[in-house]
Amino acid sequence: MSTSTRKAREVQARERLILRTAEAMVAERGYLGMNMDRIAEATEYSKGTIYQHFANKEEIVAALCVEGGERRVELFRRAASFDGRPRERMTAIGVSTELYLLLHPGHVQMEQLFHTESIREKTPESRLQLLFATELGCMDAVVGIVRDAVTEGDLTLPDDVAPEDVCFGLWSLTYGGQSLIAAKPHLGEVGIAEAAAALRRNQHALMDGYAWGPASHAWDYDATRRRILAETFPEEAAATGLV
Amino acid sequence: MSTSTRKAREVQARERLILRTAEAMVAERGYLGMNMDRIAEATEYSKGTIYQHFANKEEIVAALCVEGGERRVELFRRAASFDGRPRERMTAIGVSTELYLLLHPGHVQMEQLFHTESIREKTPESRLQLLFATELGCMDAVVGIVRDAVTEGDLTLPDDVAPEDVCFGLWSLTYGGQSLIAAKPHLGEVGIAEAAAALRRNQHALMDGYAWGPASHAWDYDATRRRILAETFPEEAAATGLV
Amino acid sequence: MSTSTRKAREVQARERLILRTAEAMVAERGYLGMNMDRIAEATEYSKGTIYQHFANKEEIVAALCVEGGERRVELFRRAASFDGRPRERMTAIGVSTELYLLLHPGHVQMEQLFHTESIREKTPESRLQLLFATELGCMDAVVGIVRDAVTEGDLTLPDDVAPEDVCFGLWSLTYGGQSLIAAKPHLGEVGIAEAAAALRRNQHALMDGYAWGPASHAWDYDATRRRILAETFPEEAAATGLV
Amino acid sequence: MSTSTRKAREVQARERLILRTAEAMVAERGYLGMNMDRIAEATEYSKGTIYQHFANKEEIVAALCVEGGERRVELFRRAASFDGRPRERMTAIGVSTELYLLLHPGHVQMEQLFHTESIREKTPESRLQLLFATELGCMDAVVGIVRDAVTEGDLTLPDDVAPEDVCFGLWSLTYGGQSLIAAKPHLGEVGIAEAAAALRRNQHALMDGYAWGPASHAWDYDATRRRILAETFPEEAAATGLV
DNA sequence: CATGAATGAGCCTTCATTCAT
DNA sequence: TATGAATGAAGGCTCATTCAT
Repeated sequence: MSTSTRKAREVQARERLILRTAEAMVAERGYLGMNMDRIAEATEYSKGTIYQHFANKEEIVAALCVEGGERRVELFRRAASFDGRPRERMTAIGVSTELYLLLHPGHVQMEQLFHTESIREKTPESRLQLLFATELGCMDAVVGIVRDAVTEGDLTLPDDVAPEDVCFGLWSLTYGGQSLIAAKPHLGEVGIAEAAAALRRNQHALMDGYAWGPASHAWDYDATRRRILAETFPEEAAATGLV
Repeated sequence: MSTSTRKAREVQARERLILRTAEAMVAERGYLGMNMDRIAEATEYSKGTIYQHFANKEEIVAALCVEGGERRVELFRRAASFDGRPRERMTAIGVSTELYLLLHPGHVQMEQLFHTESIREKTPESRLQLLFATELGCMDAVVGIVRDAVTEGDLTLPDDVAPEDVCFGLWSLTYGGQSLIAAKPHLGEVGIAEAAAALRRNQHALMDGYAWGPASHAWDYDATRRRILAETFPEEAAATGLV
Repeated sequence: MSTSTRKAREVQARERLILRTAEAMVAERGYLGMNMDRIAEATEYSKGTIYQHFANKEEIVAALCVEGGERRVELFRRAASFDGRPRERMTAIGVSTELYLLLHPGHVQMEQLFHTESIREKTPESRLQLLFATELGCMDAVVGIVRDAVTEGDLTLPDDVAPEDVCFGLWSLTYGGQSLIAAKPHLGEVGIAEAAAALRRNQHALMDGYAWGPASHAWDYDATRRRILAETFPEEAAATGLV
Repeated sequence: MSTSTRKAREVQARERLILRTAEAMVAERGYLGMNMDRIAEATEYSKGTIYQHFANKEEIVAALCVEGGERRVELFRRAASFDGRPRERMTAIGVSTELYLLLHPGHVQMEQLFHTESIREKTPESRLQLLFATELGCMDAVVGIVRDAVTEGDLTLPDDVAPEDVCFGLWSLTYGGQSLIAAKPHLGEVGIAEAAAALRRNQHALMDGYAWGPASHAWDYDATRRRILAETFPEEAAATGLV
């Protein structure tokens, strides 16, 4: 039995190695730059072995997405459990997305890939379910915070605005901001000097726009942010140098 | 000379045809689905002729991005010249992005492609400059509106917030929202029913967050939107069915 | 010793299982559709074990041919021992080929494969001998009947016609007819409605052509056929639904 | 225009070269031994060029079958037009099949391949139609002869025997006989010394069996055969050494 | 200038066979 | 003796690019 567990561990380790290698390749040279031959060479396994773990190229991308999704859900859950007022917890979600991007650059790219190219078609339903589940998990965490804010009286939404719509706004803003930062290295030249900081400010502006209290001028969210990093994500903060 | 101008016109026309064809291919079948053979066949020109216009496949993508950028700048300029208060003009910018997406679906995809794949490396500096110029053009139009808002007293920015940062927020929100709508067909299943409307509300929430007057509860921006469509983009509105 | 016999029995059983599995695969998906992985999976033995029984893929095909040959010899011998006049016994041979085809579809295919592909080269001489022996066995059974017909005065062959030539005729006719039926599903569209019945009639026409008595118009060979099925191949007839 | 005809000729020539090469490969090393790389190498064209003529491997087999079918129809038509009594003309059909086998060994193999492997599935309907048309052409020629025999009073068929059934008999006998000769090089060791001659005798025995006059003992069909070779197939006879 | 046949590197994938455990 | 992961050669096919006509 110890044999089988050791083997299982080896299998897992190899799978991780393959995924890490593939991820790096996509990040560096794009989807077309990631190919099975190169993965085989880089991992020092044979092509056949790679195929024993992943039935085809698309499966690798899908696995990468699922894996990333799971990591993100985990971060989101921890963020949502931050000890503080709802808006502080939502701030923690923002911090977690920042950390996620720093810890796993290239994963956003993977997700885009998954939609852009016709990879989806080749992915078995089961994996698509997994993927959807992670998305749902993230959404649940975030919507929960908005609902808590409403319950606790920090936020009053107009009749025609659902909690999900607020989430969608923050999601759009964050996803868009991070994408732009990744895609346009010349943001500085267009006048956007500190894009990451600007993104944070915009997140708060959006919450202010919904009159989600306490408003940013009435609360020290920088202090909150420091607390989040220290209390909820100490390791990640250290690893990424976000302190 | 009249000969050479006719020829020049023909060249331009052909170039446009090639680009339109390529664009449609990427939109329908992804980057891998666009190939020189198919373009040649669809345009009814020979492959050699295609190569006389574009040195390689990447050039086509780059040209498509530039062209799309130019079209967008034009829309932005018209939006910015809308006759109304700055926030109304910014609303017009939002409308123009909506129209742009409807008129040129697939262009967002092209832009992502340009970054995702290692196309950039093969693109000559001159074309990169053109591309950058269009982005700058958009930015200028938008920043101009923010500045006007400040000048006219509708908006007061804190010391640590530059007009560009506000633009970045709206840009992020819009780009992110549109990307999510395109990429996640199952937004409805996650609770986001009317994504496009939600995006517009979020844009206004963000401006409200910056206390950009008149606030959304103090002004009928739906009416503004109708005016924009009717006065500034009548043709585009008709073409896209946005009324 | 009882141990070793049990083991020998197990080995045989496993070998049979492997062959049955392989046979079904070839019948269903062609030679390329039969591969070692699939056999291993279907038999629930490991690939290594398969290789312990058969040195390579070609050996399996060869073994399948030998095995099929042996089954056929057995059927032929039983047919030849049918209680009746020589031409009736030859009719029994015809019935046995019909039954064989129904009981082991795909074996004809195997034999063709054995010749078509360069499998022969990889087959050891010993197995080729076995294969040849089964063919000889069939031939012996059939030639014996022709000789008996001559001896009993039912058949008089010209000087330049050997009993083997008559056998060759019937063999060709039957093999050809069965191959055509298997290969051309559209025989009906060419005007050949009841191919199997037509084949039987042609076999009798050929024997009539050699003036092998009793002629078909002078004997009820349909009754003979029914007797053969009932007396000599009751089980096979039941299994194939030939009644 | 002369350019285009020259080009067309070149294309045809190349196509023929590819088909000839492929045919030889299948004949020598089986279907699996014929592969696109090897064809490219043998023809001294690049793989891409081969694919410009044939969309895939299966297309080559299909083309080979069609081509062979057309050649056969032509031979059959000429045979059917032999100047003589119907049974002599049918003898000419037999001669044509002999010549065909000698002129195009390996084509029978191709046809078997076409059925054995799942090549059919990949063949476009249009080519299947062509193939079917050639078969129909052969059938028409042969059935026509049988009908003429009936009309001219040389042959009287029982009510339950259609002309097509007689054709099926001769087809089976010939196809089967030729297949056996090709597949079993050791027929001699089984007692069948002169297989080709035996096949001819069996064909006549079959016709005798149907009482198709003049019977073989009442007519010198060897002389007929010589006439056929000399009058109808002089070139083919010379080329194959059949005299 | 236009053409489109020719090229061939490169990609994804399969599978017979081996061999350490 | 059984296992099945690992191997890697080989195969079918695509497509950007070139160049003779």
